[in-house]
Amino acid sequence: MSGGVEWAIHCCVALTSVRAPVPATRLAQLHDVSPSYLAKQLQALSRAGLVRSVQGKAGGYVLTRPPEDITVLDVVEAIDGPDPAFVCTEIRQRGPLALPPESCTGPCGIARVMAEADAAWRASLGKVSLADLARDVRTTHGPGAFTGIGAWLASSDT
Amino acid sequence: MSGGVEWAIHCCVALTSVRAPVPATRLAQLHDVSPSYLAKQLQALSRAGLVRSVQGKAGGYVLTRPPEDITVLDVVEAIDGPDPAFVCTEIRQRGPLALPPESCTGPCGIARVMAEADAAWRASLGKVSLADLARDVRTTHGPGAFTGIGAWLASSDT
DNA sequence: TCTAACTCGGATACTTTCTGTCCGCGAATG
DNA sequence: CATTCGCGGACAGAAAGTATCCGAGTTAGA
Repeated sequence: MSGGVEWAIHCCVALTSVRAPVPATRLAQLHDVSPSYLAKQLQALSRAGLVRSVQGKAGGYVLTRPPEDITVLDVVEAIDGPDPAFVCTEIRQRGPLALPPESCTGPCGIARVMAEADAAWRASLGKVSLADLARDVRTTHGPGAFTGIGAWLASSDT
Repeated sequence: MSGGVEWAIHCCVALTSVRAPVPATRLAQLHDVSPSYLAKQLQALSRAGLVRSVQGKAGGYVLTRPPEDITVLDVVEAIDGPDPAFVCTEIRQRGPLALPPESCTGPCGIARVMAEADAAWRASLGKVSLADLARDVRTTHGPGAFTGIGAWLASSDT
């Protein structure tokens, strides 16, 4: 899985604490990561419709939907793409003992198993929303930690 | 996911139909894939202990365990490695608002969600054995298709 | 209205992983 | 004991992932 997924999720959780646009540069220095590369991930989130980009002097990124309506799966698919990890190349129809096409109407057993595992993985990620993650931060590190992030993003401190 | 996983699983299912060693070259021409590259995958299976390599003139690969005791997860982990796809880099402990280490005893919420999804994925793959896949081939394409593979592997036909 | 500063967005190099290939070592057979 | 065959790890090429830069567009303020 792409490493930028972690950055993107952290940014989305951070965006939960504010309603004003936050520039990519500021999110980068909050997490101490490469601003240029983080910008690319945020562009992917924008293309997927999870965040809305606001240009101009006071521009930045804002969540398009309430945190309860954005799941971790949404973010992962926005960054890594919606395609499943496993792709069946129909090996059964190749080689000297290739099976006839009329015998291969549905996907092969291996592809079915992989698809089922992929569905279970996606279902697990789809159960958790950004609101759940934000709540977890509050209960684990105290309410002050979360509101502090929102205040810092809105301010101009270093 | 590595594309060679598909080849490896097909080979393991094919090995279910025989008890004598099968050379990598023969498995390659059965599936019409690169012999050199398939050899690499089989070496990984050998290191993982799923197959046993027999050298010499009548050498090849054999399954070390009965097909019921080898799951799809075993093969996937042998090829792609046992490490989970997501790795937490502890972003929460970086940047100007870094959380203190004493507040970060357990894994963060994001890592937990990812680990849970990964566990669900592995659990789904662990439920299916090579025997199940072989049975599926028999019921889908008829018993003759499967025994035909075993006969072809044992023979020297092209 | 005009200027100016700040933002995103896509096009551009570099690194790591994955894919594919090769030849040498060891073992079993006759 | 020589020969033949197959495995094993070491060697290039391709693809994806990682990191970066500068230009287009927009908004805020003078």
